[in-house]
Amino acid sequence: MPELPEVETVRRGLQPVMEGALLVSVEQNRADLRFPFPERFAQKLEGRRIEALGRRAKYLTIHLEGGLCVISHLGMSGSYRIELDEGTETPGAFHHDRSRNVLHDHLVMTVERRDGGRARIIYNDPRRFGFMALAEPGMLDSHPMLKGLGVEPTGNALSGELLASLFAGRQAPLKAALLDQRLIAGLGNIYVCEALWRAGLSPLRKAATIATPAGRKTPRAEALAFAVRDVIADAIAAGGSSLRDYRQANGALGYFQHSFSVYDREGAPCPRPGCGGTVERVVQSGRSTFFCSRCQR
DNA sequence: ATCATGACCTGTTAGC
DNA sequence: TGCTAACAGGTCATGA
Repeated sequence: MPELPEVETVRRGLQPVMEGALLVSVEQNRADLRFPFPERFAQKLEGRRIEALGRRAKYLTIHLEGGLCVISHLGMSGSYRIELDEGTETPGAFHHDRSRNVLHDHLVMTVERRDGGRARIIYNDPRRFGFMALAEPGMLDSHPMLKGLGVEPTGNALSGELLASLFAGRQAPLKAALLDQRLIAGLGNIYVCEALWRAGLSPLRKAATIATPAGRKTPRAEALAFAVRDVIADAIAAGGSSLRDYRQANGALGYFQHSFSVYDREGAPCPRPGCGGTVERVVQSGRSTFFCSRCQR
């Protein structure tokens, strides 16, 4: 489900409720998601204060007092929601979101904030492709889930030069190279399709062809680096994309899906002014690619 | 090493 | 209306 912009939106939504709050109780409703929960996961969390919420690529990181860190990946269908204690009138009663299938509420964290208010942070994941792990103090960056990740596609780190050096010599299609989390970490199917359209590059082109043989930048590499950063920034600003059941932690819908140029728009006219092409769908490494073969070369 | 494919799991939707 | 097949935001293990 969520790519980097959605995870970042989740992080920002949870932050005001979780940061500085005490984990009063943690209820784990099954032994595993995609992988087993860590040993004594709930017990290790209970009684700890949450210092900060972070994000690395598509991973959410919950930093606890003492240095222990929860690593959470949302897979395809994972989501968090917040149920606030109504407080004074009906203590212990939580606002309930009926749009969710409670069957798939796999983890419920009850927190107490410094003002005394309580909230429940609920992780729901029908397909259970998500997972959670724990990193001991100081071991976050070297954790097996995070250590192999490539550069964040936000900010200036992702330059044309870097992209060219990463893709030089690669025979895989540009689409596959952009999805490779060891090179760039955080892009998924939607934003790769959108970035390639913005850059005017074909997803079918070999990755190596945006670099010189020596791995130096080309105008294509520059355009692609810009397009990736740009589409990610736009998507974060829009609160991510809401397809099917994705929502922000506060229940609001993201709205970047209204800005899709090609993703899930097979048969629609290419939105590039003057192009006149039609959005096509092809399958690459088992996944749908949407693009315009007229203006993406 | 690099690349493509199938597997993991449930829910929704398109098509007959 | 009801059934079935295809498809879905991701990653990992496998085999060529």
